[in-house]
Amino acid sequence: MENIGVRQPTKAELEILRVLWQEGEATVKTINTKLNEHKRVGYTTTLKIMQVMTDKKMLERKIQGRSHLYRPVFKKEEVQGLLVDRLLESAFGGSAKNLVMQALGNRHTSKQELAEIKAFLAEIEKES
Amino acid sequence: MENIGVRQPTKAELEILRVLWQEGEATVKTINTKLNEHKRVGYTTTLKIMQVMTDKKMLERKIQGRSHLYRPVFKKEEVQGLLVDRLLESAFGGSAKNLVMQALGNRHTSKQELAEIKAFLAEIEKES
DNA sequence: GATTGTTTACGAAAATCATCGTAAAAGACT
DNA sequence: AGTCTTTTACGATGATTTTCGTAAACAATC
Repeated sequence: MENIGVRQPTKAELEILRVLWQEGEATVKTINTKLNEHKRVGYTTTLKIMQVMTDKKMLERKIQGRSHLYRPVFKKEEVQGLLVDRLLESAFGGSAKNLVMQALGNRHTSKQELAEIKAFLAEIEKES
Repeated sequence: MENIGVRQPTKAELEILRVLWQEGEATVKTINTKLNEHKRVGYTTTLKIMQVMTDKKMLERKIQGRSHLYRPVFKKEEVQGLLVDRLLESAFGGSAKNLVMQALGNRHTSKQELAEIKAFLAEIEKES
């Protein structure tokens, strides 16, 4: 379809993206160190995935000294939106309502968050 | 590696599950015919995936005449819940609020649906 | 009982993903 | 120059997913 634009990241790619969204830009070493706070993964594994992501145009890089500085091409919200769209189509028959109910129904959500969601709903209703 | 409980279905598996959730139970032929309304896929391809799903305990089957009648082991809501959980953890840092806002923000949602979501929110708030 | 049509069984190929070993490049340090 | 360390490049391997060709089982019909 629209090959120009966001591509669906794999699980490992998404983990790298999450670090990059937080850091803005980073070296392989930084990313790999962060990833290893949660799970063991080899340096060259992280490097390889980031090289693949660069080939896929999900990341860009520039040379800094003798290492590369990577940064994400797409904003967090763009990718999240894509992932939600995919889930919506593939598992919820396109019904945002059902997805929202699943998301809220099966886990605890704080009063604070519920209030923010209500406010957001009010926003949407105003617009339409 | 044994599976206790619900397992994450692949893309192709999910398509089959969606038909089965609708039909209750069905033969390979029925499923394959349904799938081919939307995309071309060979009969033995569908059969193979369903056999794999049966090995994974995602489907059960019984013999009917000389064909097999398949049915899903897990309810739609269970699997949807799992998928939402995975997405929540992998892409939204566990924040249901962010996921909900993505789901509602980037697409049109009917007044009807918004009203139902509001009602659902009220339910949740009452419970807590 | 031979042929035909439908269905399941088996296995293999192709594609994608994840992981890592090894080599090469390059700067830093004697 | 030679050695050490850090980093990237390349290629291989294994796992999983998706797809399908071919064969076997079996019932219905000629």
